Amino acid sequence: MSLYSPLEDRQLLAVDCVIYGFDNHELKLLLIKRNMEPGKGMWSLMGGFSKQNEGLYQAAERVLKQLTGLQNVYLEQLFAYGDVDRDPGERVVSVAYYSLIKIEDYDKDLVKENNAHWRPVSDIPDLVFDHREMVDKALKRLRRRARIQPIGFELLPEKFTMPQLQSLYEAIYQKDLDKRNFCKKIISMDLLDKLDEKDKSSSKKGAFLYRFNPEKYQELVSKGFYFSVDV
Amino acid sequence: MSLYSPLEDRQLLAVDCVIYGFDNHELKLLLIKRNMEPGKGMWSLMGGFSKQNEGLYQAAERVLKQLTGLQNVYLEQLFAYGDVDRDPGERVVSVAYYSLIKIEDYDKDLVKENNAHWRPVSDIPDLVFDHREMVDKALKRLRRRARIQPIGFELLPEKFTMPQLQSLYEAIYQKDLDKRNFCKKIISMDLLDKLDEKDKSSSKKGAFLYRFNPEKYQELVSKGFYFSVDV
DNA sequence: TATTTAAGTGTTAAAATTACACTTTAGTTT
DNA sequence: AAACTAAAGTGTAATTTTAACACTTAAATA
Repeated sequence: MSLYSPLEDRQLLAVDCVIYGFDNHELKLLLIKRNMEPGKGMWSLMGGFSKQNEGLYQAAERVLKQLTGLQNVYLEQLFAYGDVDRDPGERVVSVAYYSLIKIEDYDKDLVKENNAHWRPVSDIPDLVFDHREMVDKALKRLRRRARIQPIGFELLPEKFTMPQLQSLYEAIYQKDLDKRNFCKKIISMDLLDKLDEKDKSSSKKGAFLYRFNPEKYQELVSKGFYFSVDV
Repeated sequence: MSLYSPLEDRQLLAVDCVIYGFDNHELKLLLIKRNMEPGKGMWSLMGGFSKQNEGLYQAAERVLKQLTGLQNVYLEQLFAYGDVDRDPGERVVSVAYYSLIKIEDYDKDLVKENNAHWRPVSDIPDLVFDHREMVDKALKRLRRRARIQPIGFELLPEKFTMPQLQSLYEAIYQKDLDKRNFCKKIISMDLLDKLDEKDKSSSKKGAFLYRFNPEKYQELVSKGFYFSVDV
């Protein structure tokens, strides 16, 4: 028996995931073309109901894994959407999360099964319910976060080049950056290990590969360091 | 009948409010000394259950009004807390909100009825459940927001002096600020109307009163202006 | 009228940000 | 093998922003 409140106050709780990827040119979202009601045929975020015996964050992890096969990736709560009529089916409160994944890593079969597709953030189709609001808020959040926390690396492969990193920031902020200033700033923070390898996929000369060093970052943070990229 | 999911997936949803006030010296929170179970005798945030026919934000507004009598004040969603065992009574997901109120305005009788008290943020007692987490996150959020959005004014009377405003920022960031630099920066943003009145309550000379001008702010924002205070 | 107390005000030095263009590398073409 | 191409890599100077700092003013009170 409940300590609290009658059955009629109990509500359906869902989680929805805004999933970001970066293909070296554009920032993209993984969206579902729904083949179930409500909103059949429309685009939506991947979502699912939150279970009684599972934390909200765990529910988001489960939903993310269901679609991408990925675990232990960047996943952060965005906002709880609780307007009475947000879902035309019935009252559902949805907690949105956003995730940053390495676009090479996801499970192609699962994505196909779920009828999901990568869509550039600059060209998001109409979405069901209030999912467009979620997407807009997620983009604002990413833009706020990415300049003050080293989360951009979550969208890049383990090893990446300076031009790749710059192009990621340019994609996030839709703004051209000066490569000298950008590189200077990034290098000066001393968070990256420069490798002896080059990536030659995008130029004859090749570009040196770098790797984000989380230990260095933690070390610096404990000394009062604040990550910051000028955009 | 439900389109969706069985009854056993329905959950209790609550809202909790972190309520800030500023008494010209300290930043304070309005906390409840609970006289009901669970956690009877302990301190907690003011909260309540979210109803089926009421949006989350409306639930937070209702709870805030229940305790303070106030409506149409600054109220923003903080975070949804959804760990399975966060409430020892039973599974309850709680969406925390934080509010900034003018400390003169609240309804003293309601506060007394609810057994609530103002406590300085520098001296928060032990709190029930995960309310301490909520409080900590709220303070971080306030600190992040107050330097980039003109929300400090929500904690001050309609008319306030420059020293009052400075003292508010000093209370939020627990840091002494240089009054010349502070004043210069605030004035330079051109968001305040300087009145011909002085407040003499804290000095013989008296200090000029100012008023935040939201229209000016909106006007500037539409031209690409970003509020910012150095702390 | 002398004293007290908080309000009010400007300048200079340091640091951070922005603007800007040529050289290097190595594969490809002639 | 020499010339060409295309992206990577690199430094300096000007500007803007931030930080540091101390005396004068106003008005009530003694």
